[in-house]
Amino acid sequence: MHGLMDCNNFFVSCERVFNPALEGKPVVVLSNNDGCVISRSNEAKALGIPMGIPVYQIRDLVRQQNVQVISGNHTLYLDLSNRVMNVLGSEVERLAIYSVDEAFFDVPFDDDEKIYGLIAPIAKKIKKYVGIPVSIGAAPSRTLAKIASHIAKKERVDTDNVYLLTDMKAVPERLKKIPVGDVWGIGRRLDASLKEYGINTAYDFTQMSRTWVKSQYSIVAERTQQELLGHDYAQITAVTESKQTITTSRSFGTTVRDIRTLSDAVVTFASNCGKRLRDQNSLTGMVTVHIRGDMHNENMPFYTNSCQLRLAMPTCSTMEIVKYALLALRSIYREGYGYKKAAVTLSDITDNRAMQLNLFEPTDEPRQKKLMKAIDKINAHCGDTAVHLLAQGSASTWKPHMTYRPAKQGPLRIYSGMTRKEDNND
DNA sequence: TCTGGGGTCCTAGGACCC
DNA sequence: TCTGGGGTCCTAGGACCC
Repeated sequence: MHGLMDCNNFFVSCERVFNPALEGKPVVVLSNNDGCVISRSNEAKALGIPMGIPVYQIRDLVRQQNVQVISGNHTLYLDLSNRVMNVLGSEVERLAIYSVDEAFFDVPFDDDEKIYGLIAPIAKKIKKYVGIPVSIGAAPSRTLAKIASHIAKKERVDTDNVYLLTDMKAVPERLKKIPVGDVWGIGRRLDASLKEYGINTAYDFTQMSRTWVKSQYSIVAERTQQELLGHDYAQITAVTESKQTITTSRSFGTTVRDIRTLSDAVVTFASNCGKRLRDQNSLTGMVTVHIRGDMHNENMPFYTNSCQLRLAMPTCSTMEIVKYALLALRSIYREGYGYKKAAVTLSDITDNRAMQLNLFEPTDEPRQKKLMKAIDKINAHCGDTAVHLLAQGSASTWKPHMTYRPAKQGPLRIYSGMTRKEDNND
């Protein structure tokens, strides 16, 4: 059996951990640059605020209903995510972190009572120790476990936030109530196509012939269908510890025109990528830089381009990465256009240890590695940009808007085994 | 004024090889 | 006039996820 833990309204819940006054109120958290709504409290959902809506489109509603609007703080969310995963990881086997607020794990029983005995205390424990409310589902496949946790979130809020979808005789009745587009793995396109065939619910989908699904759509759709029928398709893949691509991209707070400011942003993004590359102990063989104008401004000519460069040698040195990123940027930058976004992506990522066997290449790698290690260490202690490349100047006009951060944003307090209410007495 | 960021997997098609 | 068949590898782009 598979278990799935899912944090409820995760970013909003994080904000509430540090500001309990937000409890019971409609709250939304915004994406970078204060663009879109990316997390909503139940109260905000009840007001009809959809996921992903640009915030300016709900300005009236925000004012009328006194919706609390907060600029996202992803460092904070990652920290709380780690704490949630630590608690969960101490209770279950084979934890597979799927996203910042979700994780699958092994449930080594078939018996409902035993399963319940395992997972119900976990939800309580996470709430108690970290302050984040979570929902947990269990089922024979991951796709069904997702549905189970979804039911837990919607229907069990005031009880225990846990739901089991283990009895395959009872599953079809459940699936009849679930729109096919809500199933994990069925996106907008597939949903629209299925509806044309009169397939509206998850149950309808399970009734189609397997070969038809595969030939009409794909092997992915077929797998999803089989998972809904209770067949477990979770690959026994070892949990991939390292990313295969690493991207840093941001929309700018203002329109950027000059290459100096653009370079500043690209150096910052490349440095960020380099840090994350070293954190997972990898090397990159390919650097891509992407720049784009403003799609939404009809008064300005639109230009977008990208350039991918293969490195002479795989590296984890920020200086090497920056060097190639700037080369790439210069090759695609065009004067006379306005830019709203840039991105740096590292790909062709390999394990650092494989590289160290290559003794015969004349390279500066060992020295650069030591330097990077030292810089990372200093930055870990003194703040992320205590030591940075000079090219990453002080030109900050590209930096995104962050209008809705609470004024008081002190350093993270360390919680160790206390409940949230006690913590927030100060 | 104003529309996020970071991933994975699959597939089709081209280059190349024998 | 006419131009194989089968395979691998790589890449770009689409669909999907949170």
